[in-house]
Amino acid sequence: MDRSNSISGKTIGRLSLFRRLLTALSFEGKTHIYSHELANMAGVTAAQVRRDFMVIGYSGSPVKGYHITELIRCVSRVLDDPEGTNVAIVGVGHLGRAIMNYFQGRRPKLQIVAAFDRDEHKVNRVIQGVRSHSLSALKEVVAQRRITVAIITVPASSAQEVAEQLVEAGVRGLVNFAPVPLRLPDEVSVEDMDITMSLEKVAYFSGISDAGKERMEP
Amino acid sequence: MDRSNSISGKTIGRLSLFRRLLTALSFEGKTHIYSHELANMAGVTAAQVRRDFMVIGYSGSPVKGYHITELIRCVSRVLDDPEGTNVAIVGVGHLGRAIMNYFQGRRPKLQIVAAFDRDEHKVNRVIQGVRSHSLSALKEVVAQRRITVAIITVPASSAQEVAEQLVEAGVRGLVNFAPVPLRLPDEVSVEDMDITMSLEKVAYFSGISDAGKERMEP
DNA sequence: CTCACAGCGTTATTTTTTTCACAAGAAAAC
DNA sequence: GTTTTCTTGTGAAAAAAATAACGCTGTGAG
Ligand SMILES: NC(=O)c1ccc[n+]([C@@H]2O[C@H](COP(=O)([O-])OP(=O)(O)OC[C@H]3O[C@@H](n4cnc5c(N)ncnc54)[C@H](O)[C@@H]3O)[C@@H](O)[C@H]2O)c1
Ligand SMILES: NC(=O)c1ccc[n+]([C@@H]2O[C@H](COP(=O)([O-])OP(=O)(O)OC[C@H]3O[C@@H](n4cnc5c(N)ncnc54)[C@H](O)[C@@H]3O)[C@@H](O)[C@H]2O)c1
Repeated sequence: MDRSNSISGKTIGRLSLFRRLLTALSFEGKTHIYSHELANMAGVTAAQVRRDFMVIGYSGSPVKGYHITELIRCVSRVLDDPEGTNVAIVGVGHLGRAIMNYFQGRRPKLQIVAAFDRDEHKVNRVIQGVRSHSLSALKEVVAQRRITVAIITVPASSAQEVAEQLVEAGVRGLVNFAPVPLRLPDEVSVEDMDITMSLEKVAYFSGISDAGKERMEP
Repeated sequence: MDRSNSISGKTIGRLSLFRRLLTALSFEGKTHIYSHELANMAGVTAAQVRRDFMVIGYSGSPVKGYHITELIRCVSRVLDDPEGTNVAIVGVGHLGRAIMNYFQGRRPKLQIVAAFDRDEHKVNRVIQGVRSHSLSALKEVVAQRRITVAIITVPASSAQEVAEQLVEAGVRGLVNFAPVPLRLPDEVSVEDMDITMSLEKVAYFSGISDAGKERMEP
């Protein structure tokens, strides 16, 4: 089971989503769910749901469907490091603070435990329960707090440099909000959150959907 | 050429990235580039770069490579609506303001022209040059400013409702920051920016990276 | 001049991801 | 007791995406 190797990124992403939906259902008192119900909620097909659960080795009952709390436990065994994962955030600007504000306490096994900024005015403060440090303390704090994942919210011009420092300090995964592709060793996994790209994508697809149509009412 | 239909979302996303990289190169005075150089910068393969440009019908020269400014123009002809695309943002909270602050003036053809919030304290103000309106004005303003794309930065509990109002008002594309999947008509294109999911993905892969091999983004 | 290169465009191949389709099993209906 | 009707799990098929392969074409070294 924890002999879990080679699950695709796509599947991991969906499992994360499924777990969130299942947790909400569990709160509402629901105990079982069918693949097509969950599929409908998540916006995917039922076959995909069944396949994803097959990948992690969870079986439901053809008569009752999936047992929600068991399923959550099973997904969590795949997604979560049992020790928990400590996360750092670098760049305590507008976006960095918004993320800290949003994220804290959301996932019990995934906690932001340190923030870093180059600006001396922003260090040695506690924001959302997270202490901010000077960049010069990065290596030490990352090691001390056993930080393995980091969120980058510095300006694009500093992102590569910051990423390298983080990797050098031992970080193995990054969520990058700066609009630049990071060049890092293959064993570091990076997820880019590029709002300009996303906007251009939806602008493109929203534009071609009414290729022949004209404008509606002014 | 403008008979451009059926370009995959993956390709559109890369084109957006390529354009950004090319624009930066152009500023530095570079005039030509080879596929493998751009590939290297973008973190993809050279074959992919050539393929993407083939899809949009741009040809380079085997001797000089691609002509950067021509290429930018060609990509822009695909990505940009010549009239420009007007964007709204709904939810003027921490994240909404961070995005306005970041995005304004970044893409000439893609402009945030209105903000909306339910909180009366946040309406009728001008933030980053963008006027914020009451939600009740949504339909009217969307029509008046010909807004076709919107960014959703309201709490998860309101996201579905807000999305429906936007679609009802005529919006065709959404970038959704709320951590809930939106259920909307197929012709509306939605891009989700889910930081919890991204963090769980990199946490997962950073955890198994020592054990086995796994590639993240295909 | 000739030849070896280097890089493009495109076709072919491989790999990855999604969807289809159906056996099997159990409740419910009759 | 039999049939009907739901599921799940999963092999097979299809679709989508990425990669490799190769012919073509100027270039520049010798
Ligand atoms: N993907 C998105 O949705 C999105 C949205 C907004 C902004 N962004 C990006 O996020 C980044 C931050 O945006 P913001 O609006 O918070 O900017 P900001 O200017 O408010 O904050 C940047 C912070 O980084 C700090 N910083 C600068 N250089 C640093 C370094 N080398 N090391 C450590 N800290 C450093 C600054 O002191 C500042 O506190 C930018 O790259 C921006 O492009 C992305
Ligand atoms: N993807 C990410 O990286 C990320 C990061 C942080 C937050 N988020 C999400 O973004 C959303 C906003 O986060 P935030 O930190 O800015 O929260 P916030 O509370 O600071 O802001 C929310 C804003 O939405 C307004 N609002 C509430 N209900 C509304 C409605 N029905 N119509 C219009 N406006 C309404 C509120 O008045 C407030 O101004 C949340 O859903 C959060 O989950 C996503």
